Amino acid sequence: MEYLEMESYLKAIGDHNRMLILKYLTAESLCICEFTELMDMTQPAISQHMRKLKQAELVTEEKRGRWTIWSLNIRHSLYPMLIHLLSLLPEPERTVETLIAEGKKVICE
Amino acid sequence: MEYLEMESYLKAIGDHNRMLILKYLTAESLCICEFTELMDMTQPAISQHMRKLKQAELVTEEKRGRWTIWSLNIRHSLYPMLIHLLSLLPEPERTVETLIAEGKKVICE
DNA sequence: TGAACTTATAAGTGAACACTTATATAATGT
DNA sequence: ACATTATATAAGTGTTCACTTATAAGTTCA
Repeated sequence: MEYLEMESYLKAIGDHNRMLILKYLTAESLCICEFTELMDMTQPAISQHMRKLKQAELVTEEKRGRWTIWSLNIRHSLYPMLIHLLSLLPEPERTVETLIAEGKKVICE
Repeated sequence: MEYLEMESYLKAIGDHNRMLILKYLTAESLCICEFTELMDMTQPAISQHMRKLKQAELVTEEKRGRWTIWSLNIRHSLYPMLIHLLSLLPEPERTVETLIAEGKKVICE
């Protein structure tokens, strides 16, 4: 891997909000509107973070109806390292279970 | 490890010139003036990169006479991951052997 | 068709970044 | 003391970054 490619990769991960997004994605795939509920961020902010993560090939997207469902790109060569790195971070306060309890979990179909 | 701490760490690594500095340091400790010979960067630029790396506790410094000798901080909890990450990067074109051949290797004593 | 909903994009803003040149600080050797 | 050497810091600059608000684009369903 070249230096500039590694730089792009590390810069994509190296933001606390994107790390939190990635942490959520280790548990399950989610859509933008769920992130906005989980993370106290505006929808455009989330969208722009997803674009960054996508450009670095850290995540993949799947359009389903009006939703875009985001997943970790398990095919990336540095995926195992990413998982290890994320395992060192604490679980977020708001979880997908919180969403379910509040009736805000979206079934995208 | 907290999210903001991980962010500082990744941001410190996430620059191609600092990755090159770290790559050099995996082989041996070096002083600023050697980096300026190896890397086609000005001395203040190198100094400022070292300060960043030091703040993130990726490197340690040892003053010896007029030189400051920099080393990887092998005590950092993420040191093994750093080594793995750097192992994925190609060896630099200019090496310490090049310096020796040119008579520019400094013996700091 | 049109309203509601989800997401993406555009434009603007203040802060951080990676450099530059100039200068200060500190140790060495004559 | 003075010149040389090695490094650190200061100030300035153009670029990138992470947001904001506003709006556009696309889907669903009445």
